[in-house]
Amino acid sequence: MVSIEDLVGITMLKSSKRLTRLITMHLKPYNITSEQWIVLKRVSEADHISQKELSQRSDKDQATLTKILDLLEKNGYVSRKPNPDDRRSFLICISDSGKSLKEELFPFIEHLYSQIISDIPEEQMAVYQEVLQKIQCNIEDLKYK
Amino acid sequence: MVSIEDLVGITMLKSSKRLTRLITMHLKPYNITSEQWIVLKRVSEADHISQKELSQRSDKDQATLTKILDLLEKNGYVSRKPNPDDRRSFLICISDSGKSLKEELFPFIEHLYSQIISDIPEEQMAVYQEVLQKIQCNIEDLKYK
DNA sequence: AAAATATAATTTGTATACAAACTATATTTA
DNA sequence: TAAATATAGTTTGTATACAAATTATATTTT
Repeated sequence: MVSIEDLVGITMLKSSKRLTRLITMHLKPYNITSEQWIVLKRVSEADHISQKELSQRSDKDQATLTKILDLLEKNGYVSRKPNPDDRRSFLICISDSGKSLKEELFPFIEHLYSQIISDIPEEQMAVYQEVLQKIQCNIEDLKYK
Repeated sequence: MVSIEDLVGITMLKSSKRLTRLITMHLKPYNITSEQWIVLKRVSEADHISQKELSQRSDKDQATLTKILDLLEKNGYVSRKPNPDDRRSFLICISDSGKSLKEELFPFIEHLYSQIISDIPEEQMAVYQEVLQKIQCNIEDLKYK
């Protein structure tokens, strides 16, 4: 008797773990982790973005984002600038080397992903995404019970 | 222009994060995390199991499993017994309180999961699972390139 | 205007994941 | 049989996620 948890949940958790590990592995030569990459990408999409906004767009909580930005800043890919409109806030800016890295990695990651989904029919991908959205909605509803 | 990464990867990562968070939140009254629960469940399915086997069945690396078992053992749910056939190895055993907790939580978690997938047609769930399997296979193939 | 409340970012603490290193032990090779 | 190699589990170190607490600042309420 296989539980719903095993059928639905564990499969997803396993896949996302493997995905993260694979991306991180391929990013290793660039000395950046998959999570840092996501953040860098989001900064490149919206330069001079507040950390609050960035944490939403990258789906990371403020505490975690602070640590990731620390590392990206240490490596010279981003910088924090005081927000002139709000002294509690910083604006995160991408550096030239950050831009270069993003330009280099974007096609690389996209190609990797195209391989990850190769041989999967588009209709199936559409269903998969629809199911994930429904799961997320249901999770959202269950959060307040 | 939405990237494949955003369409395929980020959606999955988001969902699995929310899933883990939801399960952990609902398990909080029981003073056990979602990851510890998975391990407890696996021990209950195969009492006297080696850590090596357990790490495979729970999809956790040895180092992480050691820490989780430390916590479960501290809370009295499992115990380590030397393996008579191999002095490098322990057999993980479930305690009576571990069994009780598993019996209590199993239906609770199943019910939660049934809510998480409520309103999703079975055919869609089947496609979703098929896609996840394909993704995992593709990831496996890409691991060695 | 002052007080109360909310908020941005950071810090602290716990848990988890992963990689590398380690030690005792088992297995394989020569 | 001895040496070489592999392995079970643990430890150490880095990164990430999350919750709670904190401080300076902004916003809302009185």
